[in-house]
Amino acid sequence: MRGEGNKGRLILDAARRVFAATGYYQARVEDIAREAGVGKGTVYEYFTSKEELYLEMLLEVVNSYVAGVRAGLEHAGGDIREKLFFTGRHLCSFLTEHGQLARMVLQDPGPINFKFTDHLRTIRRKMVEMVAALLRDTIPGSIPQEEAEVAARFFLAGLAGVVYPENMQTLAPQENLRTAVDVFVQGVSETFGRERG
Amino acid sequence: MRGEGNKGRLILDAARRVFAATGYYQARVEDIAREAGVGKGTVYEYFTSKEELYLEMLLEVVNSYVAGVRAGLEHAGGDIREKLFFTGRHLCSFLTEHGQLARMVLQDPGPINFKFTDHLRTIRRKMVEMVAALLRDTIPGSIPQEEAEVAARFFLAGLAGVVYPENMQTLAPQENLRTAVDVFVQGVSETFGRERG
Amino acid sequence: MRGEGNKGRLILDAARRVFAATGYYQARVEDIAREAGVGKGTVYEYFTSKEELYLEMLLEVVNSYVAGVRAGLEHAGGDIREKLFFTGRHLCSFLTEHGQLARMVLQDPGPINFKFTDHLRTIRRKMVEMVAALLRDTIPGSIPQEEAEVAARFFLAGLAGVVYPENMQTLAPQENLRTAVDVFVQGVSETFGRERG
Amino acid sequence: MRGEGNKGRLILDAARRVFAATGYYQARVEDIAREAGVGKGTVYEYFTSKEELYLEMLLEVVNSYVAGVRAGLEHAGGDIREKLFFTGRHLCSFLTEHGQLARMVLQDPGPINFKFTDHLRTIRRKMVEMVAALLRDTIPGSIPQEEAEVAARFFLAGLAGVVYPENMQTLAPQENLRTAVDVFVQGVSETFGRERG
DNA sequence: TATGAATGAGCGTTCATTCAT
DNA sequence: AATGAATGAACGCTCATTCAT
Repeated sequence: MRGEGNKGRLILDAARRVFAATGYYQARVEDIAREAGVGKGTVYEYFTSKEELYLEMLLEVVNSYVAGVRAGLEHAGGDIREKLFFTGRHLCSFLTEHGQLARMVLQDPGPINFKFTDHLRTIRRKMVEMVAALLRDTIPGSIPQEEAEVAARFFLAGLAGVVYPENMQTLAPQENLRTAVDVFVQGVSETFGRERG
Repeated sequence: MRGEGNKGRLILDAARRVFAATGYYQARVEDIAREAGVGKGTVYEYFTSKEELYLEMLLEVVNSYVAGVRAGLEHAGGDIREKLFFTGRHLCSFLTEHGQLARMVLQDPGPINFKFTDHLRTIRRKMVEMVAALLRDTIPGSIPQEEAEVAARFFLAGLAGVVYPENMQTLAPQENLRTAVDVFVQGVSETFGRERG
Repeated sequence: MRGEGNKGRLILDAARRVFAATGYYQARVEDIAREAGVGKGTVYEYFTSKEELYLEMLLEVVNSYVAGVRAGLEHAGGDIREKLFFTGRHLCSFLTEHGQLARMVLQDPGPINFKFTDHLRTIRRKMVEMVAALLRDTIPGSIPQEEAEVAARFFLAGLAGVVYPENMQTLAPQENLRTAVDVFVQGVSETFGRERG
Repeated sequence: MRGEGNKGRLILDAARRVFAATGYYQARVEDIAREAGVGKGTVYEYFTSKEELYLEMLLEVVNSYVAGVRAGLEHAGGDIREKLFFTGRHLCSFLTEHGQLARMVLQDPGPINFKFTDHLRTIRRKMVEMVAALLRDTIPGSIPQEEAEVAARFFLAGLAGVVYPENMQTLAPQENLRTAVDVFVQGVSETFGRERG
């Protein structure tokens, strides 16, 4: 993005909505421009290409995701259950808000985003480490680093399955989250909190 | 697909490889034809459109996924750990083999596949029910149906996070799987196997 | 056409129906083959190309048209009115039967048929001459050759306007024909049958 | 057509020339664009499809035809011969200018133009009525409406046969026209101007 | 001889990008 | 800076023609 003017902001927001609604290839630059209320050419004043616009937009989304997870994990005064629950809460609203885009962030972004893959990998790894650290710091007993990371991956990916919008019809998402967090924390505690057989 | 002749098979296989490598929109019909070793027009002798080819290919992939999960869950003579472990093994090789496509199956297929969404939803639900039934039948204590399903979702989605190829550099995938299954089974047992606080 | 076997006949007939129904470009060789009850490749055993098939078919149609007009004009025992009336009757059924094709014959065949244009021109000229001869032989008074030909052209083209299927809703075509022939014969008689002012 | 800007005009004119020269199916959109001196994509800025472009172009041609016929029939101060003569003059230059297209207008447009058929039918009917009215208003004696229309059809179609460019080598077109109009007017006068036998 | 599976040239259309205003 | 008219590369699909059987 060239400047941080008002127009650039409008375009990024419009891009997020349009890309989220239809995916990268279905979205036309003209649609985004119209959604932003600017001319088609203006998009190219702020971004060098459709791809760059997409990547910049995705970066913002990813950053907001990371910030949310971090906020959840650092949720002041909570025990581990509370922290993980808040993390899930964030994930839930993130999925609700960003739909299609969220999938790209949580999983691989697909081949569209080769240039983004490394960054996403880094992001995911950082979050895994955060959760792993939480587990090792909080759960009684000593959890090997690698196994803590496996558990963290399991948790973060599992959360997405639980809070997926399509799954939230029978139970309130809160209830789903409580259950998942309980199972996970219990499981980690039991598995690593005592001598393992 | 028109017939089950040799060419149709070649084209489907080529389509799987090309779509997996580049995604739906990037894949050109001509690429698929070349990969299959046939002419461009031949593709249209067997499939009415690029979209139909894609959907038909995806259906095969989904079916192989379901068959593998089912085989894992019914793994003869194993206890629940063993069954879930084998399920994870299948998932692991599935992800390794089908790359990009696997994501579409495991998560939402995105807007390309609107026509497929319902089928995928059904598939995922069926698998959740299978895992939930296994939990209720195997874990001592009584687990409410809805919570069993939440746990099942958590497990299936979590597995994918653990066995993702990109995550399999430090630990052997087998080890990752063992850990995740242990955590999960312990967690469910502890959470539902006794009075819940 | 290579031989005069049964298949060749079937294909020509099918070609006439299909071309008449949809026009040259819309007709697919496969449609014609199916209509003829033969394989697609067989068409190419009898005709070297779609275009050749079309031209041979059109030649047949043109010949039958010419034969009909000639038969009408030579209608034994009739006076000029009767002869022209029978000519019109033939034209009428020709238009009804061959629809789209008839237009190509009566008017220019268009650029599709460059190779045919000369032949069609010859055909039309021949018919003009036949009618012109009839006029000069039958109408009292002396009609200059060139003006007889103009009148003949006027008559042949005018007929088509009168017997066009779309125009045959109010009056029986017979009545239309009678009127047109009357007007024409009266006109020629009056114009050329006496001293012209 | 989107606007009435310069480019749209250029494209329509180019389309008329190219379609007239080669017919609908042979004409490539790229040819039309080149003929108009614009890029291929520009055509689609002004017309939604090749078909729409064709139809819009044809509409213009038809309108100019109708206007010319009307002008001829209303030719101030002329008697009926003069009016019909001027109508023929217009038809003649129309055929000369628009070649292949003219045929589509004068006769059925063929299956390409299904959507246009109704409009063309209406146009032709309107012109038949105009000529029929002229006959009934001008020729002494009472001509039944239906027979006046038949005569009008005969005249309009016959004219085309007379003024066809290919026929204009021996006699000056003017002469042809005079002859045809004379024959026709004499014919109608004699046939309807007195008691009919 | 007869067939239809296989082919690829050809074309209509889309849309990211450019550039004159 | 802002615009949108103009552009043409790219691609899905059709169908006349070929050829192995």
